[in-house]
Amino acid sequence: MTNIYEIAKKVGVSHMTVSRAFNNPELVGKKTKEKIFKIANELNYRPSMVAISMRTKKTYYIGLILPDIINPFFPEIVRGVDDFARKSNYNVILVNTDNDYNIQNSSLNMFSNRRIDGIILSGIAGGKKDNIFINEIISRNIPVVLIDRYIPELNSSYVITNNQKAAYDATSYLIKLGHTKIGVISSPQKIKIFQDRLKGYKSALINSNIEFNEDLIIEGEESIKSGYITTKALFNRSNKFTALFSMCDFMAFGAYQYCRENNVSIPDDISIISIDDIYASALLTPPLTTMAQKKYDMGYIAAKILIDCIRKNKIPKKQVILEAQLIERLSCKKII
Amino acid sequence: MTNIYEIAKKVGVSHMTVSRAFNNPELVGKKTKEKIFKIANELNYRPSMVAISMRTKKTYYIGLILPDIINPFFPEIVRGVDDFARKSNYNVILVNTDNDYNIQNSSLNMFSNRRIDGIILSGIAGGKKDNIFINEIISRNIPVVLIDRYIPELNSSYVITNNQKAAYDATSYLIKLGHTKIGVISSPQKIKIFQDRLKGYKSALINSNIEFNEDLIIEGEESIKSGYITTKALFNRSNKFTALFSMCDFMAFGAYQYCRENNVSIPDDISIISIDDIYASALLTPPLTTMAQKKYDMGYIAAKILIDCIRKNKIPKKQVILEAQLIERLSCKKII
DNA sequence: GTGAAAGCGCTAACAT
DNA sequence: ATGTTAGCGCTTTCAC
Repeated sequence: MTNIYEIAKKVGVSHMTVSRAFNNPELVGKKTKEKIFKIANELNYRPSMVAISMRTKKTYYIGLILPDIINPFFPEIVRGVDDFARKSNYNVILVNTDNDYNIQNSSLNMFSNRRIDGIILSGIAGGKKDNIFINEIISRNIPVVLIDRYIPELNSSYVITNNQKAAYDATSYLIKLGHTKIGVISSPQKIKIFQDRLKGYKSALINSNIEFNEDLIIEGEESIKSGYITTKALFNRSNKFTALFSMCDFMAFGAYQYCRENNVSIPDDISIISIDDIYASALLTPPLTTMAQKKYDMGYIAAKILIDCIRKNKIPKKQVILEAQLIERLSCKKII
Repeated sequence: MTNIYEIAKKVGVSHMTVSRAFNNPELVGKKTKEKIFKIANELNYRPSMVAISMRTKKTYYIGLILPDIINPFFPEIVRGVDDFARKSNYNVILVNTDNDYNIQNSSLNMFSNRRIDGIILSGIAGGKKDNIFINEIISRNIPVVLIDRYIPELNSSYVITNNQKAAYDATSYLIKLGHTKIGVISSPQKIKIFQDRLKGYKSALINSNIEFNEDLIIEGEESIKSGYITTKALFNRSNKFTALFSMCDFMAFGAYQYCRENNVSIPDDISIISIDDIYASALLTPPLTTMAQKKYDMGYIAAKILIDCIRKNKIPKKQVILEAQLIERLSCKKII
């Protein structure tokens, strides 16, 4: 591959003039510049980012760690990150950890070796291991922005949804439709954002003087299958409910599946609301009413914060909270 | 960040001994080696991939170009690529082109600058621009493997589904259920793989002595919206059909939407079969019967072919065709 | 089993 | 407006 020395030789200048022609064109004579560009073009010159990185200690790479690219929540985040990064001449190295801590940890070493400029980390499982992992990143002086999930004590950067408000709005919507017995299929409560969602649910009840009933809550995982199982378990309890608040669309899908199999009509027998709005939600029968998270924006903003900080050479400490938006479809019904 | 010189100084050897300890440990004395590893560990040494790339001309990066990461067809491919790449110590740089040729072209220049070792290219729109693009990659001596789409004349590597067979099997399945009037909502016929699918449809008809009727075919795009529009248009034609063959799940989703809005019952009034099997297909009411493509395998195999060739320093020329598999759900019904 | 020298392709710093 | 020198952190080659 041709380099600046080759061009320099052909044009009859030093390699520095060639370098300047590309990086500080105002310092190079017009005629020389033209010659250089012409020859560079002929030789198909491509400046080596590897050499530039070597010299400048900047790679213009950011690492993006995701737990599960198959979950349709994440591809939109990827797009947001990728769009802003590309605009800013950065590139994204994607790692799909499959919720495996070994992969996550080894990806950090890989990122260190590759001297990437910063990390966007999404989808923490909850628990001490996450704190250790994030602290390890920070102790290596790698700028990092968390996305979707956060850990308040760590005081790092993050971009998340206003989860409490989203759950509050979802629950209030059901209450407005006349529901007072509202079941909850909950995502893991060890994860902070799901605690926030439960808080939002409770405060909506309090706000309408509805008594909180522990028996209406059941906890599972963020999967379709778990949505199915928890819904079934909730129905098998003695308590009655007219509506269901699902903490994520995937679990709501499982609830749909249970209802279909057991001839429970949505929304005639039961209203369902959720949080996420992944694209399949609109395709269900009936289309799912849900609180839409701004997934693309999350990725875009996280990339913006990260790259801004990289450029200013400082540790990111910005915390952004995005509002979810009610998408009314057909899964909820007014009752008397 | 610490480098081999620092370690060498602390241990009291030359930097070359340190380098060897990591790369050719059998050439280094046991005691020396132990000391080196101990110090390296203490200093948190991370070998610079940038410097290694500089010297060896290998970056251990592969570029993955996708048209649309939001389309759930692609995340599974990403996982396949990423899994094999990680195992082989390669990393994936993802570019989401959004079907924009400008982004695609500039990503190629970026890949050249970054001296990536190879490219996996997916989702060609069809038309001359693709040939130009692929030829440009080849002329730059960058190993490339196509995925999902291919261009026969180019004789490059690819991993695709046996599209003709998949369409043949889907159509034959409908015929076996008693259908003879089978409408087709087709993806763009300028794209080779969709031509193949149409061929498969026709040959299944021929095989059962059913007359081919041009009026039962309608062409659209690969989107939910287009599935809706084409289905509507097909119903508005005078011809009658009892079953619908959709060339991709996204279009089938649009067909579902049209049927729901117009009280056409699936599968009682019309049977629908498709090709893809993206995860939402199982969630629809009724769950969609479709020919599952091996998406993960596609990515995995493409990465394998590419990395094998990179290692052997030769241009990939392997062509892999994967069989699709019928997933029987509830969208098709036997008729008299 | 270990070391010295050169060089990968650039840019920063200084010189003219 | 242009050139010279050194060095980023490694590996390759040759030497002992």
